[in-house]
Amino acid sequence: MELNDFLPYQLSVLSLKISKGIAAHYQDQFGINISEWRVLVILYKNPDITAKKIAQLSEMDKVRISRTLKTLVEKDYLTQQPHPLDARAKNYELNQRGKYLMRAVIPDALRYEEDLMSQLSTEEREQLQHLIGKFNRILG
Amino acid sequence: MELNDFLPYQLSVLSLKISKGIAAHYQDQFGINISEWRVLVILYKNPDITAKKIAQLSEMDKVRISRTLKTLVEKDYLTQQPHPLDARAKNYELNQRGKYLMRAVIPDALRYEEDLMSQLSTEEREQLQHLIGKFNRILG
DNA sequence: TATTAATTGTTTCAAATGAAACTATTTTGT
DNA sequence: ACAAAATAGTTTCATTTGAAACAATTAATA
Repeated sequence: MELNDFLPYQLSVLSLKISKGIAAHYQDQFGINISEWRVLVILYKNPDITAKKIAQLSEMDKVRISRTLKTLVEKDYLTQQPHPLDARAKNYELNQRGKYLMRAVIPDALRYEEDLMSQLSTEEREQLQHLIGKFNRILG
Repeated sequence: MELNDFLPYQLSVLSLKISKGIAAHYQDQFGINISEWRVLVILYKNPDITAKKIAQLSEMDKVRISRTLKTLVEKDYLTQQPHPLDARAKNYELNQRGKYLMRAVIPDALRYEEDLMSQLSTEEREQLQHLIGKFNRILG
């Protein structure tokens, strides 16, 4: 077996290649970074949730979530509200500007992915989805 | 739109999951981090190459390569030699300690991969290799 | 109820990162 | 040949990162 074929290495190189392009694009186009993008997407799908919940959904660190939320509030894309049952927590929600931003960003993201995926056959796309699912089950 | 379906996101989560486990293991077991591991593998397969070449092969930043090479020389795993045709560049090579380290690290890495891959069928393994190759061709 | 443990989220600190500036050398173009 | 541009690698500096410590609050238990 060749070390060039070492799977974790190949995967990380591939993933890095893909993220780099995306990060630059979002920064240029919308002035948001990858952390912000992820939090925004989660809040678009799950209005009125806490930082803890966002951390769970995104698989991101709680420190990073805390900072990202602070930035997004400062950039005026989110509103903060006290949590009704827990004074330690806050509920976050996209405001009008946030929703407007997402209605621009999401089609853009999907177009990027479609450009990439259109170069795979239907069969290859299915295989890819299957393999990602399988790895996630294996790795817990 | 589901964040969880967005391919670049899935790939980066997957790749991060795999790397984190490996990183901790290598740090504990051999005292090397992921950058060092990558550079070592490249030098194992490609003796006597320059920092630039390593950067190309690894898709890592030239600053990071420069620092990693410096560390590996300090840890006495590599030798540096002037490049015969270009006084700006240096050639790097594993020394005896470096080769010895790699002869310990590589079986360990392969065992890790084998544990992972053994959970895939032959067909799934072939699909995985095919897809990684295809993405690399698409992304250049 | 009082005390301890657990939790939510923030801040601190040290390490990792990479863009930009830099040095030294080589290549290109006239 | 010579000046300008490009390249290899390093250093500087500002940003990003997350572990650990922290404050505030809630839950658990005696």
